Amino acid sequence: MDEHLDGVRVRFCPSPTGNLHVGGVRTCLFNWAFARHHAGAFVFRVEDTDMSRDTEESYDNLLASLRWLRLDWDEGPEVGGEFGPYRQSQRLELYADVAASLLEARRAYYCYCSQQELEERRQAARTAGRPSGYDGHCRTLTRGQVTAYEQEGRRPVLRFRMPDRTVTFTDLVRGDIAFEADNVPDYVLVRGNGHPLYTLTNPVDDATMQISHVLRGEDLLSSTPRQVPLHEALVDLGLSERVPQFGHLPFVMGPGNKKLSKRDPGGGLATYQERGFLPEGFLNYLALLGWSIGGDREIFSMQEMAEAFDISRVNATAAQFDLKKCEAINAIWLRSLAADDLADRMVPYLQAAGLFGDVTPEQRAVLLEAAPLVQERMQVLGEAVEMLGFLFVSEEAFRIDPTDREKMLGNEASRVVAAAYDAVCVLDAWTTARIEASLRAALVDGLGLKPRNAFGPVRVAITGRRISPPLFESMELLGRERCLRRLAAVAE
RNA sequence: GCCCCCAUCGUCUAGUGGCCUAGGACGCCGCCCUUUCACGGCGGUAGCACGGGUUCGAAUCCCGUUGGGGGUGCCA
Repeated sequence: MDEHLDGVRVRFCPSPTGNLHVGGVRTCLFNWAFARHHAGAFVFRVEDTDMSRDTEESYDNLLASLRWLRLDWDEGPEVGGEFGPYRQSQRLELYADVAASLLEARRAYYCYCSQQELEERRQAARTAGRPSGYDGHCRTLTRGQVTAYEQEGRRPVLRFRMPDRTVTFTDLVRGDIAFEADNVPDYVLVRGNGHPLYTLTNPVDDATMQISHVLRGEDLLSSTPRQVPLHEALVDLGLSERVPQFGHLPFVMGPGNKKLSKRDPGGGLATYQERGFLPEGFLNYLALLGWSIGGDREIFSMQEMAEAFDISRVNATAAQFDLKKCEAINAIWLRSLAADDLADRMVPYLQAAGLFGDVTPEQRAVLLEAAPLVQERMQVLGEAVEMLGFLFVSEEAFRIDPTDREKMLGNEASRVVAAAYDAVCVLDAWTTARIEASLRAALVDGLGLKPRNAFGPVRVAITGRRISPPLFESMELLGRERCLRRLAAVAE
């Protein structure tokens, strides 16, 4: 059921480590769609408290990625907002204050157990068939015990004191979920060195930023019974108004049904950008992983998605990323582009391949003509390089693909190309129609060749490849002089 | 070990007790179109994990089994 909700505030809160992974993009998309659907706020927060792994480069990359995807945020880096700052590294004082309040209110306590002691007791619990979480050893320490530990030089961690009751919550995609107290141990909020952990910073920010709905990956499902009581404690302390609702989105799996990690090939967003996926197409595909717009429809814009998005219709089942289908969806979007738009979008890929630098008016004119010829032959923009390279490469650098030369340009073929040369060199108008007419007359009618045998060698001579845009149009675009030169190079 | 989540064609999904001899898409296979490759058109392949219930009736509800995934950190 799609309810109407007021005051929706959701967030996307990645940590800046390496390039954004596709699961993260999907999470971001669903949060964005949920916010837009309910006319709420989409908050972008950066969780950069892991100083050993976070980099400024990753941070810049993160912002660039969301901009490229056109998933716009209402609050966050570069746009501000009344609950900022939106980088956790700039909120350390807040976490220290909250930690102190929790300690004072006895909702958290110092734990002096060493890592080795913890490990030993964990193992013991395991072999005894009991849950292996923290055993509450330091929950009730006497003054003397504390003093003794301090004198040993132990630096305590701060642990949250879990209530002794079953924690329940209603997951927006999975329904009612319950965890018994024994299975949800007291957990660490602040390290021995004083650094706050995700376990503290994430709920504190959600609370202080007044987040209403937390939509995140299902890997966080088992940490939710820890966070709900913390949120309740924050409410009790007057630091928060309410406990947010939670919804856990299914994983995006890689090939072989293994969780897609950002280090897997195809796990990061960057490779899709580099290959030339359109943001529209990529997001459209991702939207299909765990959600459907209804009916038999698969192609829709992000605006349409936002209008239709209903969190209760999100699947609980993990979905496998299928590159083939992602490409197919992207191809549909590619074909829907206007010619000038497509031409503009191909430019960076042609530039990256070194085919040209700044686009000259002549190059742009050619590109504009060429765009419709390749539009239905590409799945990703990167393919423009192979498809159109022959138009922009210099005659000095022009090469025929060795395999294609061998297959298509034997002795017989040289004579065919020679005949083609003779046929077109006398043309007074260099147009697609005239080129086609003269070649058909000379090769098909004249030499009695089947069209595929007639035009194949010519195609390879002109474009350098067996696979190319339509031949006659390509020849018109290439121009008489360059065509003749390439035909002559192959002809006997 | 303990806890949690999940289960419809190879893959993504539609399906919320009768409209299901289970629909669509991608992939794959055939045919048509055709100057290559594509696009497009037509047709085909293939699935409710298993076992018990509940019900007049179950892909749909309940329980169990099996299988998959995740968590169990002074990572996030």
